[in-house]
Amino acid sequence: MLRLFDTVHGEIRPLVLREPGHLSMYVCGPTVYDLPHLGHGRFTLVWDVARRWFTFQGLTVRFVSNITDIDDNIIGRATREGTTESAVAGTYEDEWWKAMAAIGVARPDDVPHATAYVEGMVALIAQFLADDVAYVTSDGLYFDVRRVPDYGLLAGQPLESLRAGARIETNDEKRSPLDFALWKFAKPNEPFWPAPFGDGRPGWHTECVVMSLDLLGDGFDLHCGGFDLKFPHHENERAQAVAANRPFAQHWGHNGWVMVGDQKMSKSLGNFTSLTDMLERTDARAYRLLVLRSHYRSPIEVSPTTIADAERGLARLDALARRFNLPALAGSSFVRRDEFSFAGASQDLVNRVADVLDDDLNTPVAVAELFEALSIANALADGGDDDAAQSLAQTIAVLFASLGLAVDGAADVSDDDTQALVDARDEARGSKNWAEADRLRDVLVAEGWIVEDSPTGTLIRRP
RNA sequence: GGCGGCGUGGCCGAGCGGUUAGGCAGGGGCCUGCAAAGCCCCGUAGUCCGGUUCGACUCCGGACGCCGCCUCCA
Repeated sequence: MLRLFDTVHGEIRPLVLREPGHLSMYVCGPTVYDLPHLGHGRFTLVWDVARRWFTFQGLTVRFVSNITDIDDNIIGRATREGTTESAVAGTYEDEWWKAMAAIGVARPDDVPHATAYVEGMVALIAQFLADDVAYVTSDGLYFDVRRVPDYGLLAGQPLESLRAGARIETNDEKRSPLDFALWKFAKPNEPFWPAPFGDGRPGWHTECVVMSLDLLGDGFDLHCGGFDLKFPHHENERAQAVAANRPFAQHWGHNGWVMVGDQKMSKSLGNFTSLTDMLERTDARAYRLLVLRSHYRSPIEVSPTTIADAERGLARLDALARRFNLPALAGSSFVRRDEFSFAGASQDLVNRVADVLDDDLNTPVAVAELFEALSIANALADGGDDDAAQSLAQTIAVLFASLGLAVDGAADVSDDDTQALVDARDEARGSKNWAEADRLRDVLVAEGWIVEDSPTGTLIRRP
């Protein structure tokens, strides 16, 4: 039984599926107007891990995540750069998928684009207008939040107290400060779509409700995103579904953010590191391991120190993979529990890991279990119990793969000259010519290799 | 102002009312021709003040500090 924290109820609850064995989940995706930053990396990793784990446990998961390809920021960038909105969106969507591939985040089953759903949004807004849930102002159409009696459910507070805290309102045409734009009328030279109530473009909150319901249907299972989307974005999606009389997400999941020092990383604070930059100097798997080592609802500290820490841990996993010749299992495809058979200590490990992951995706405890098992596997091999060690090591690789982390025991390729040095060193060692063997090792080290002795001779790899 | 979260050892980061989290870094040892990798052992905790309890890092209350949402934001 899978359990997951649900924001509406504020507690961990069973994930009740609309259709047993099938999980429908929607994750709010990026607005493509700039390079993805570490915060995007975190939310995509968190929900990729969830998707993979649910799949491992036997569920058929339909994973939908959108691309917002029309928005004020995109228009702003296109104007500044003298190009078109679709060019900006195209450029940064490409960057997005490149970064996703690099961190091993699997492609969603469906990737709806906002611009492909405008017709559906127009229809919904027209219905709101007819029902007097929407109203027209000089710059667009707004949603009247007072028409939704339980507005504020996801925020955990009623409309009145939200309103009390609302900051200075610049638009006094709005009926309530919390009313949000459904549709923005096009200003000169802005892109627009035709609509009976005036040409323009959709507001951000409307696209996700239309796309999620269109692809996943009424009452889909799980809707996810960063904590900062809880309110107002997710609340506004939900409010529209309520107003449209459509059952919406049954379970809401929100992940914690990336901290820089003691501040949230965000675009508006300007304190972000782009994912693209980080990947240039880090093994992407280290970021996944870093994410796995804290709970998905907690903030994580991403700094050169914490990344280096994760890289060292990763090196131990790779050393295990080398020692036991483990296959790299994770990648674009998923692993499933029923593809493997486990016994003895391996079965116990799977059970322990499954217990904690099934309970609100407790990845830090799962990782702790796996590192403990890693020591045991090495100790078994040191003691000559090769079969037990191999089985346990294999299971560790499978379980990490179930979370999308590929252990990598592959030797780094070297050229013929390097191989000649390796061969010469083995020869020198064979004849106990230690001085020559050490000299050759120094040469290899000077060329940037890590040199290790093994029963089969000299092994070299890159740091 | 409203709502929510957090404060753990040098750093990161969990669980748990009493029994080892885990990782990284550090110290000692084993293995190794020497290293590396690996294994074993070790230390340093729970912001502060009260309360409940036989016993609290873990529950309750308070204080202090920090963060976030209420505005675009993953």
